[in-house]
Amino acid sequence: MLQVPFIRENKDLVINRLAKRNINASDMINQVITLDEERRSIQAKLDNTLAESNALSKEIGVLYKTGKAEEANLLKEKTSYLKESSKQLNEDLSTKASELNELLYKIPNVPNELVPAGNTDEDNEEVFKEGDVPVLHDDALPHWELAKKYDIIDFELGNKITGAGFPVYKGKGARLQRALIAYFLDKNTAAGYTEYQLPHLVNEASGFGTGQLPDKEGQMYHVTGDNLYLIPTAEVPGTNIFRDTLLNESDLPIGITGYTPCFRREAGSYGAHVRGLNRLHQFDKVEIIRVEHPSRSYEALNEMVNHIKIILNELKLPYRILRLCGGDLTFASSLTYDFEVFSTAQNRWLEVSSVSNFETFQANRLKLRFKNTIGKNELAHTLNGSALALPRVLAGILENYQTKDGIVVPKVLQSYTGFSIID
RNA sequence: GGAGAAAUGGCAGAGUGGUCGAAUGCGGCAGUCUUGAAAACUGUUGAGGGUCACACCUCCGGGGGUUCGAAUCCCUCUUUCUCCGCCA
Repeated sequence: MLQVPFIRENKDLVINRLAKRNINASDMINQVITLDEERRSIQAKLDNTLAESNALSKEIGVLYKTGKAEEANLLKEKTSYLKESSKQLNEDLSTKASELNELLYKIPNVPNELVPAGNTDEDNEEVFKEGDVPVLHDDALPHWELAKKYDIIDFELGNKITGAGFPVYKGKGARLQRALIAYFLDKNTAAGYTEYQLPHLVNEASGFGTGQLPDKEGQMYHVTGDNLYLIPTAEVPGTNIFRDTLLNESDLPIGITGYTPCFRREAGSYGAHVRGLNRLHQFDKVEIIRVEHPSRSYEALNEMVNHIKIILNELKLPYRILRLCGGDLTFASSLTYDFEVFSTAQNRWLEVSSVSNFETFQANRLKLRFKNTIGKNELAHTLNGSALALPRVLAGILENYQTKDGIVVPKVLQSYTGFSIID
């Protein structure tokens, strides 16, 4: 969520930038400022009332000690009125505070100046493109056909065991999947990220900390018996490591990486664009997360982008990088780059990574701060990105590396798979 | 799952109704001494809000209650430890 003092001091900028998301925020922003003023004035009244009653209580204590019980009883009567009014003020305060918060939860992050205005993915800006699209033989197949032909992913079996969107990887398919995970983790740790194994279920407070709750509750699987949620991404447990944390400036930057399965309910649409591995209820992902000093978070974002470039270059997959427009930007992000791999047999681009700078938007909710050099607590910047999401990388490999003799395993993965062709 | 104990500042650990935001020790910081360091000694040292700065308010695991007044009493939740049971 946005910081109220920032809104107060940069009202026009906030409204203008939010317009890039096609949001007319001026009413909301004005209301935030009004509610905050009201909240602070109630707070001041409450403080005064409490100060008065604290002073009286102290006096009563002294009177009792010196044996002046009658005078004490006289003062006690006075306090009942103070009690009444502080109770009332307290209620007013929490009403006002929750009104303000509810409004703040509805306001998305302020887009960075680089973010192009726009509504749909048509308006995303292609900023980079690399790799040659392979020329495939005439009988080239989409990955779901390849999966069946080589018996490496069984979608029907997943239907039987669980339901649609829970594929079963087997044999060389399973091994290739494991190879990718190991390869990604190795690349990430070599780049300085610390490897974590994180819980796959999180509590309400964590869901709230990264913003999945309260609004996007329906996107997560909810284990009602224990009131826990299956993670939709490692971002949730990974970023919540830092919930309610006060760091030293010297602790920054922090970089972590982790592999987790990801669970998404994503109320189902069906059709060719979600076939096979394109969209699943359970999939694997290796995530990178960074906590940065505000002064260098955009430098960090570029480092993350370059890191993912290197991985895709090594895998020799054709890809492009998009700078997301305001309409496509996720709620919490200020600036996002999407990586898309070209899937030759489907003749379309598949999103394999999304790298974002959230600036202080997440940190504010998380209460993730650091003590700066002049001893003041300051919100840190958080960033995260996929490095990388497995299924669509796998789809890209299967489709782009298919030959008449089988699917060739990308060179960098061969030491991990132990085989060089799937046939 | 059953029985019991506990949760206090960076850490350890006192505090069972009234100047307690909290003794003491360790650690941290500053100083004295020293060529320098160590040791010793002296001082200082929680967080958030608020203010130009003070004042003032809040915080002793979370939430609620009793009381003029709660770290301290009551209820409830969570977590940790010990014992028993079960178990990869």
